[in-house]
Amino acid sequence: MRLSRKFFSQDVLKVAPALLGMDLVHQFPDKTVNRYTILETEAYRGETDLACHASKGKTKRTLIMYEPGGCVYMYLIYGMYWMLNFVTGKLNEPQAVLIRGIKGFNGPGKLTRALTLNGSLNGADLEHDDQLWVENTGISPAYTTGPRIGVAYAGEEWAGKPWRFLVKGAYSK
DNA sequence: GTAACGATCCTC
DNA sequence: AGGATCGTTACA
Repeated sequence: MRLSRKFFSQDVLKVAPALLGMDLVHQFPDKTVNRYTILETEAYRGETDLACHASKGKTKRTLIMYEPGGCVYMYLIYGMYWMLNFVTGKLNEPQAVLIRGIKGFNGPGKLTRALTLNGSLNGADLEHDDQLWVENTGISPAYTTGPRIGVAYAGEEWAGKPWRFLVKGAYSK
C-alpha cells in the first residue's frame, strides 16, 4: 500500500527508521515497474540542525523542505550526483530523509544514477506521482544507528547525532 | 559581479 | 590520496 502524506507528516526521527524495509517503487513512462527495499536512511531535522540545508534558512533550494511531508527533494552534490530525499514533518518544519541505500545499490549517488532520477523530480508528490512512490511492506527489520556521513562541517554536536539508520546485515550479504 | 564549497564516487 | 564537476551560497 502506497504511503500517504499523513505518514510523511510525522517527525523525521520517526519516519526515517520506519522507512527501512519498505519498498521504493519506480515506474518508467512505459509502465515498467521496479521495486527496491530501502536499507539505509538519514534524518535531517530543522533549521537548528547545522547539517541540514535548511539551517541556512529559506532559500530557493530549501523552500521545498518547508512544505508538509510527502514531497520529493532532489539536489545535486559535487556537480555530479543527485541525492534523493523525502520531505517530512508539518508545514514550516523543514525536515527531510536522505535515501542512502536500497537493495542492490549502496550509496545515495549510485541509487539515483541507477534509477535515472534527477532534478526534474524535485517537488513531486509521493502520494500521487506516477514515477516514484513508497509502499508499506509490513516488514520492520532490525536496524542499527550511527552518525551521519559527510557532515563533519556541522560540528561535533550535530555531526555526532545518531541519525543514520541502517538495516542490520545490509552490507554483509 | 566573484569565489568557495560540498548529505559522493571512482581511480590511482 | 586526489580528481571530477557545477549549482548554491556567501560576500563584496
